[in-house]
Amino acid sequence: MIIQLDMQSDVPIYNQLMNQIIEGIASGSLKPGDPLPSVRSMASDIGINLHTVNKAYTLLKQEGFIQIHRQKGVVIQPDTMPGITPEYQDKRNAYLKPIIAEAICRGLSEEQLLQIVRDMHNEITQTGEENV
Amino acid sequence: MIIQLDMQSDVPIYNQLMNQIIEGIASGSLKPGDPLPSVRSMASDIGINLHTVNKAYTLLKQEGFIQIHRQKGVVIQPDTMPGITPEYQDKRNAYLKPIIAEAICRGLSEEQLLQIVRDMHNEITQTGEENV
Amino acid sequence: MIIQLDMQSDVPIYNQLMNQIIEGIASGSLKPGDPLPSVRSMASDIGINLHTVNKAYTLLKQEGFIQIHRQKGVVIQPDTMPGITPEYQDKRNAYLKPIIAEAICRGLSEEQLLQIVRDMHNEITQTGEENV
Amino acid sequence: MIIQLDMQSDVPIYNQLMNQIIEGIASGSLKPGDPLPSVRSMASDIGINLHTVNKAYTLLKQEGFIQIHRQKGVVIQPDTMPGITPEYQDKRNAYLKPIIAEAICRGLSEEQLLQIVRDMHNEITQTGEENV
DNA sequence: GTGGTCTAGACCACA
DNA sequence: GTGGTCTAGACCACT
Repeated sequence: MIIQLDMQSDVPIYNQLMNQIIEGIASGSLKPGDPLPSVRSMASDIGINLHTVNKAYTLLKQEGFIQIHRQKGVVIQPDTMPGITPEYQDKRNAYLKPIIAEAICRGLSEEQLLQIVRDMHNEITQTGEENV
Repeated sequence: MIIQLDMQSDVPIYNQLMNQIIEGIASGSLKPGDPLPSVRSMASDIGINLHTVNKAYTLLKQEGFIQIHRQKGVVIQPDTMPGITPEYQDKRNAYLKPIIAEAICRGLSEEQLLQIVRDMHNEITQTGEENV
Repeated sequence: MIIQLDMQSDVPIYNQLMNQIIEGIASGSLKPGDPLPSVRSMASDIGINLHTVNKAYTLLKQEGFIQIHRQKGVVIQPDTMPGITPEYQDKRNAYLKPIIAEAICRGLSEEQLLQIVRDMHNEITQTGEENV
Repeated sequence: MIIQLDMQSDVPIYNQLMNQIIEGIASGSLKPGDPLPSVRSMASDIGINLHTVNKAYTLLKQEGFIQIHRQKGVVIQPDTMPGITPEYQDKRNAYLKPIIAEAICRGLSEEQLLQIVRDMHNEITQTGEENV
């Protein structure tokens, strides 16, 4: 699991880290039950403060993507991944809408847009298969 | 053009305002050449700070969605809308990837995901037709 | 709103602060829409670090008891307070069970236990009436 | 006596273990004079660290719920159970108050709250009768 | 001036 | 050694 952070991005580091881990799960390179590095080792691995890692882990735990075991470490949610909650749908649509709107403005057709989504979907799911 | 802002959202107000205007253009309720309220009147209309509106307008101008004329006021880009630039593609993909990854984690199939995009695309483009 | 913290308690400070605010709401001394001190002023008022206050506020926001407006400050949830969610019920029962079990062990009758709850309920709700 | 631990809970393991034993006493499934497994066997039974069990036992002994004899092992307090001490009352009220306050905030009436306590009281005392 | 983020260092409870 | 908490100081975006 290689974490790539953009320190110049306007997206907070803890948020980027969360996204990378979620992508890892989506791609299959992180499987349910897999251990994650401790906050300290993850922090030193990617060169950021341990509190930033801690924040990312805590939020991922709150959303149900990982489990934090007391003094044992962190693992990818081994039971059921979080499902399609109304809050998730609201959040997802709120983030998706501006993207689609801008795409329309810039002249992308519906089919082009769908193709981009298809490509990115395949890119994510196929990334993991290499690691299997 | 009705602007809906969520003051509690973590999305900055100026960003929400930009998105609303872009959605207006995408839906067709704002057409090329259409005038936009002045910074001052927009600010008082929706009850936010003048500088916030100014920031939104300036950024929209930078991206090429609107034109700001000193005397004539603000109008939707009457000439060619901004196209598919590499910067746009990078930004779009950067925002799209985490959304798709999380959708996969939560068990959405590729087809369900595409359907959501289709629905939202139709929602945006049809919203405008009512206003024609 | 007077905040009383026990720095010696095993209950984390941010947790005590959350509880005090929730009690304030329950008693009616904090009403929906009422403003709360900024993280900085609350922190200096009660002599703790602003990050600790921030943590309490953030968690209260996540649970829906308060709203954090961007750059405007913090107010008690003016709309609908959080309701009876399954997660709340689980958490409440998990905390309540050991208390009731120990009470039984120590020889409290069911009626005595209920009376304690009644008394405490009245104590909380009447505290606020003085402040009306 | 079946011990159920939640390794992901924020409640320390030794605390959960204490609570389970107290609930066992409250329900009657553990009676005064009944033997408890040794620290060693309890630890291996429920798959936790020996020191964790030791800590739970020591605290239970301090509070007077069990007796620890060097040779004879561990037994539920055969003489008088700990009573209603001022320290107990303070601790109980400190834990009870936030629960009741939150219940009020979430719209539970006093009667609903009392009913929850009644139900839980019956749940605990009736659980034991099955084991008699 | 407000909250949000990041860094840093320290202590503690837990296992 | 692990995560949890608290403190402290700094910078930034937003309004």
